[in-house]
Amino acid sequence: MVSNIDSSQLSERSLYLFKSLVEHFIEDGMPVGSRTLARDSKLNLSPATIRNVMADLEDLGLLDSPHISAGRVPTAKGYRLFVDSLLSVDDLNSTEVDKIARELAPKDDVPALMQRASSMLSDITRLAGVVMLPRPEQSRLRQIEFIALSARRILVILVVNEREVQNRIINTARDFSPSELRQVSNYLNEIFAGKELNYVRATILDELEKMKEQVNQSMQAAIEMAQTAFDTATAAEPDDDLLFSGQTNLMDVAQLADIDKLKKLFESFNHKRDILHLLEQAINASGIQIFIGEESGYDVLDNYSVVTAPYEVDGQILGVLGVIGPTRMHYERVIPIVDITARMLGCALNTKD
Amino acid sequence: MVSNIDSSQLSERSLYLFKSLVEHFIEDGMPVGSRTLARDSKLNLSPATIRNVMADLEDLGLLDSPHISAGRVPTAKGYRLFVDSLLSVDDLNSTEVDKIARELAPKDDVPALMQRASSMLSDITRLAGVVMLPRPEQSRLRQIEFIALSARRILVILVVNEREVQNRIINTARDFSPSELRQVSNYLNEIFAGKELNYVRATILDELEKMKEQVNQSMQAAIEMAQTAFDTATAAEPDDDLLFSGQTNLMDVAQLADIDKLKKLFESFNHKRDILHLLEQAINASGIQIFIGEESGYDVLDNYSVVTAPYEVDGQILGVLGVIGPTRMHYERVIPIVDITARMLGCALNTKD
DNA sequence: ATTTTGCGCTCCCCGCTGGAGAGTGCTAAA
DNA sequence: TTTAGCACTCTCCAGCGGGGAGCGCAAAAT
Repeated sequence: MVSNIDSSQLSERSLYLFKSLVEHFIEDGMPVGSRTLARDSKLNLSPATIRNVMADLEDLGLLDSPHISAGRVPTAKGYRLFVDSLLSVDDLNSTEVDKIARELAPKDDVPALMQRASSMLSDITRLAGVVMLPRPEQSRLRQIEFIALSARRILVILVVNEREVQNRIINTARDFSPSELRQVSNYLNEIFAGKELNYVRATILDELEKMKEQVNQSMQAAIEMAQTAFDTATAAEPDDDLLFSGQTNLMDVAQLADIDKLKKLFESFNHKRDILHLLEQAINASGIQIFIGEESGYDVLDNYSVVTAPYEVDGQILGVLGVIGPTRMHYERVIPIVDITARMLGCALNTKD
Repeated sequence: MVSNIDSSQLSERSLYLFKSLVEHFIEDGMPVGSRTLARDSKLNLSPATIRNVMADLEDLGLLDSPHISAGRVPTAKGYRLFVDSLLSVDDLNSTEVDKIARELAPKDDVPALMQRASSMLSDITRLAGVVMLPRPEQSRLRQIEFIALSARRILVILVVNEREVQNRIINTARDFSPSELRQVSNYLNEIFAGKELNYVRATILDELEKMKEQVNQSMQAAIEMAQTAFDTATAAEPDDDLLFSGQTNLMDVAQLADIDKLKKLFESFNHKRDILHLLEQAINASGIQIFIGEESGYDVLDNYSVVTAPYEVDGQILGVLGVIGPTRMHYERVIPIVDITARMLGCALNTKD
């Protein structure tokens, strides 16, 4: 990327005018001319002076004009300067905070919670919301139980990460008695509780080898059976890890010509790949992250921005959530909403009484 | 609805011309004039004659003209006549049949299969696909188990209908010992196994009353606890029973003015309610069902048609699938695709052991 | 040195006009 | 019953011109 502009490189006045211009443009989406800016800014300057300033800002690559006799429009670089140095973030209305808190009360299971987080983001911002599910790499086995459904059909229950429950039904080669099943689950709980699922899956065979002589043969068969349960269990569907909502909000302002672009964006929501990569970039940089337009490297996002924040429990980052909208979104409102939602989601996931 | 037109009420020639007109309009979406129709139809008629015929057809409510000097366009009633009596359905290309068969090979679990059916429908037709999941009306409780996760947190496991497993975590007012939990589950399994979930939920309180003196007090508390499990459990998520895909396909032809309508349609995909009701109508009428435009009673579907077919196993209808697209879709292609997909989905569900 | 005024210029937008094209309905002739 | 002829309606588009917004530049003002 070409050199970004540092706010110290510009005069107070230029920055002020630039900021007003961006705010103005965000407000009504039309190129802003010197006249309007002269009228609306408190500085008593003539349009001509402002024109000079604007010409400078254009030279710096912060502004652009659609054609020679239109007003100016912020470039991606301009937005970058704006959000990094100029933006004054709103305080959130307390009723909104309440609403978020209420929606994210940890009343039910994790997927539903995530879904609510996503749709809440889109509801409040009137843009598209996205939530990356907690990465299953960090899935720690808490407890495993077996329930006999019938001869040779066994229900395996994995409790993962305190709240999450996975079920698998497996068919076995021979019958297992309830006491056998209890033995196996006791044994597995003892050695694997607290371990990562992937680790369990990888080492369960080794363990089996190690204790070949220690336990009786029926146990061995049982543990082999348990292994198949882990094999299927850990294969968590890897395309179900992004939850979008409110995509239709993006159709509101869509210019007629934009519809093609919007279609491409929607398709990228479906394939998930691009957006997923983008969010993965955000997972490490803690705190609010803002991707502006094509700057992100994904040209489906041309003219769209993504505001993200990671959510964490005990300082451990679990995933990322955020909002997707036109570059000219109200960052000063969106940013605190994304921020607080991430925090509250972390809290909701934390309360593991 | 106003009287539909029976094909016997019209002359051979009128029908032929009407059919060509509809086909023509479906092909390129522009009002069809007498001139074009005269040129393209094999009958050697002058435009004037055709104009007379068209005027008659308009009087019958089969055609409409956008303005006085444009060609004619089929009305909903016109499409109805077209699909009911005039349509000659394509034979499916065998490579397409193969593709469908391959995609719907019963290689994995039911939800994934349904998802594939939906996206396949949208891929092949280049329209939006929708699949209604099998309705769980007959939810019979098979087995209930409790697992203590920690003091005062209990995992409730409901096995329903042989294959389906539901989990709920509930927080309890006091501790329960493993043996207490086992007692409760034994008791509940004894009296409720094989009963419908709704029945269980409705009568569990009565049962509790009945045996107040028979069992000790700790049991009572335990059963009260179990009741809350049923309350949440039976509230099976009723919004997760439609799978859409390929919505973006509908953005292809979208006229500029249509974008607002399209947004409403997309929103109805999200709320699911309307579409769900529509598909429920189709569940009883066995065989292909076609809803045309606002005729369906849902005005979000104005200018859109829905082609549905129920899928069944052993003569038992499990659900409905279909395709949503503009009224001017290629019915002769879409219908056999929907038809065969429904059949093959039935097969795939059948061969699951 | 900075700001303002004044001026000429560019470009978009909008409304008007007029002609071409498509299509219709009607009537009279075949 | 069909066709030919004709007047009429309506859309679409291109061209034109004025008004307006906005710009840059240069000279004057502060």
